[in-house]
Amino acid sequence: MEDNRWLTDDEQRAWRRLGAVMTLLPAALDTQLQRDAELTHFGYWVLAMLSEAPGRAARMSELAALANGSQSRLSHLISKLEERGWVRRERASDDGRGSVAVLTDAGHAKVVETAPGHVAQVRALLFDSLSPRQVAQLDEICTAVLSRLGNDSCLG
Amino acid sequence: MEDNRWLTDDEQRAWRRLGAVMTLLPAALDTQLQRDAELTHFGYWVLAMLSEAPGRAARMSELAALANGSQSRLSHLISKLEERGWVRRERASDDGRGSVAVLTDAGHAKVVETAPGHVAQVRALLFDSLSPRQVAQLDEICTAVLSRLGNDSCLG
DNA sequence: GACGGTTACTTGAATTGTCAAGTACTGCTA
DNA sequence: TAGCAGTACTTGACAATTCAAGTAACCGTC
Repeated sequence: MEDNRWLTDDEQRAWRRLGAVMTLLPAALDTQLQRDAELTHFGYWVLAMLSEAPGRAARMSELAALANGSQSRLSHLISKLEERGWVRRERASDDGRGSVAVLTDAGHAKVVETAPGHVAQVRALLFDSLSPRQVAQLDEICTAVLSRLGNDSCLG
Repeated sequence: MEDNRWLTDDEQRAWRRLGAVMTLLPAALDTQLQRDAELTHFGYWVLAMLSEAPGRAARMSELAALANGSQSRLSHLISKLEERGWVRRERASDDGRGSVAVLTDAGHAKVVETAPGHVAQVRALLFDSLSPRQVAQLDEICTAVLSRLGNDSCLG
């Protein structure tokens, strides 16, 4: 490791602020979802992904990639969501190793009920502060960063 | 709640990508720090803040604000860091309710030893992907968002 | 100078997330 | 078609985090 340059002042400032955003924004979203829907942000995201998936169903591994979580984390979560009656597991017909998570009607109703409040929160905390130009800049910045982070699922 | 506009396509795309960055970037930093220093990103951040504080010491509540964590979270963490000999608690001289976290020499050595690898990782994952112009844009975007998130500690 | 309300922090239980195996199936190779 | 590496997912133990009290000290008022 010979690349031990420190950060410039500009980089430091940006890094501190990005750190704060990465901590506080998810926390604020979690708070709202917990209060209004007894759901984690991750839990909501997974339900939302399922509700948009063809047949409201997806393979565990696909779903984990869509939600940027580990298979283990997803498996634990799906178990909880199953207990609450929002998701059901099925064995994959084409590959006996695989599981498919299927959104139940109750699960779909939960998403429909929860989405407006959550979207309002995202708007209030994020997009209401940004100009359309800044939204485009943010998108480009995130795209650039993601290319290094090894995630390709949402770069299309 | 009458503000139930959905997000525009541009906003959706940016939101998905920002979500991915907020999930994957801290995870990647945690992985490096865990592997090389057996430290959480939060744990490192707290030690780093202490090492820059006057007298390498800070009140618990100040430190919690600097690290964007709850007092409870910080209290638990400081207990662990105390066990490992990197931090020591003292009672505040001016206010008997307060505690002061003090970085020990061993703790300072730990920061000095850990920082270069961590900075290299931040560089590799974040700043190497961005132009100076984008760093400035990111800074402005984060500043705007933080003003709504109710955090003022790093807006100076 | 005692009381009530507030602030600063700590604690312990419950939840959530991670890590390291474990199980079950697939598909290649010979 | 038997064996074996690899894949898909699950599980259980552990660590980190949150949440809801709890403790102790401060401060303004009477």
